[in-house]
Amino acid sequence: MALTKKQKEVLDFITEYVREHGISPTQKEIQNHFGFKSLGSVQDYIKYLTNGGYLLNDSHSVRGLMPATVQQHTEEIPLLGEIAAGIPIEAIENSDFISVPTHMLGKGQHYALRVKGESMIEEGILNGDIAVIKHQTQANNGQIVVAVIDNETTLKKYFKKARQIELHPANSTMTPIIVKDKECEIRGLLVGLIRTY
Amino acid sequence: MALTKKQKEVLDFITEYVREHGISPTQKEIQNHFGFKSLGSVQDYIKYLTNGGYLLNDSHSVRGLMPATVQQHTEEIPLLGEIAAGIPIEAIENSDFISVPTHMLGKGQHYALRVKGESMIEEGILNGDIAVIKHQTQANNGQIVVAVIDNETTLKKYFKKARQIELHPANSTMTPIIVKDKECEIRGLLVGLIRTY
DNA sequence: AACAACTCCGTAGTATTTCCGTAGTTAAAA
DNA sequence: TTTTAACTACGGAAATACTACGGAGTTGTT
Repeated sequence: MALTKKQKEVLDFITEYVREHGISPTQKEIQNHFGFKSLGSVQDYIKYLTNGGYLLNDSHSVRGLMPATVQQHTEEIPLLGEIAAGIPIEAIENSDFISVPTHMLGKGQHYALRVKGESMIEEGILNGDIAVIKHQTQANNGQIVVAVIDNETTLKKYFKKARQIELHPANSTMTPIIVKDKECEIRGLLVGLIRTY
Repeated sequence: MALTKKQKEVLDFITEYVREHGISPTQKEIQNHFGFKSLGSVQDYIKYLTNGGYLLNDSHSVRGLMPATVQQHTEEIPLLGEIAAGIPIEAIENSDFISVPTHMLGKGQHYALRVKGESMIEEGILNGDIAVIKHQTQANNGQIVVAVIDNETTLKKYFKKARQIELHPANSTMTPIIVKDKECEIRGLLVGLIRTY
């Protein structure tokens, strides 16, 4: 069942109101916003939207409207531990969760790691920052990845060359790590960063 | 079950009180805060909120109220525009919203700005990053602030000296801005950073 | 043209919310 | 134990908010 333009406007108004105020508008507020002379008009829209499943109406309760599609703007992902700490990711059991804005997340599995050390400082990634990682085992040149080498987890820029893989730190005092294909396992791709002061 | 405006105000008051003091307010404190002439009014609210599952009431115990914290892990704050773009913040009307993890936010009003330029690159703040700002007009030395100078909004490190205010960029190719007290207006303090790759 | 769906109005009726006051119970303090 | 502070339990009254329902104009479809 499709919505008409006006019906969508009403639904949007309610949704927006709820998002801003945390509670639904009264029918009278809807009436005033759209300039209706009668509450009946509002009732009709509520009836349509409710029947169509776009709106939930807790009958007889004041401010009892609720948009059925509560848009999720954030998502909880596991904070698996610290990176560049020499601990394989899987080893960490006590997983906290952290909420991140969904616009950071695409498809697939995501997790977070707290950055340890200064190795990516020239990319604006500081000690203590939280890195949001998308789980994947492949990467393109130049991307920042989570990689495991010799049982150590590390965050570096990835470059695949003809005979070797290079993991570049973004810190001029440090040198790239160069390994054979087999010795480097990619665990994920950096997709976001969260810092708190 | 939905909350009315007043019910939400009462719940918010209790929640805020608990967050500040660590213990719940007495019913009398609630009564005074809202100016009720009768404790019965407070009781009614407690009854509604408890029935709706918004509040836990350890019956017959003093200060026994507890918000059934539907823990908000994120909050929506307005994304007011770009910083260091020469546009006074207030001028921007079309305010988007962005959700940020609540652990970034303390008390007070917050908003977000998209960082433009490289002036804070050595602090790990890159072009395009979203800066989460707490609104305030004072700052301590060394803090990163949003300041307005000559109608330009900018993000810099703040240092107050005896006769002048210095705003330091974190970029060795740029020089500090030095102005008299009156010419610099602080608009907020950097409390968080969000980056998407 | 006939029909259905949508939009809007107005009135009357019902339910809920809000607030008050008084009396009683429980828990902590003196 | 006595006292005091804090919480609980009604009942009632006014204000506010919601529901029901009938009707009328408009638009689009068959």
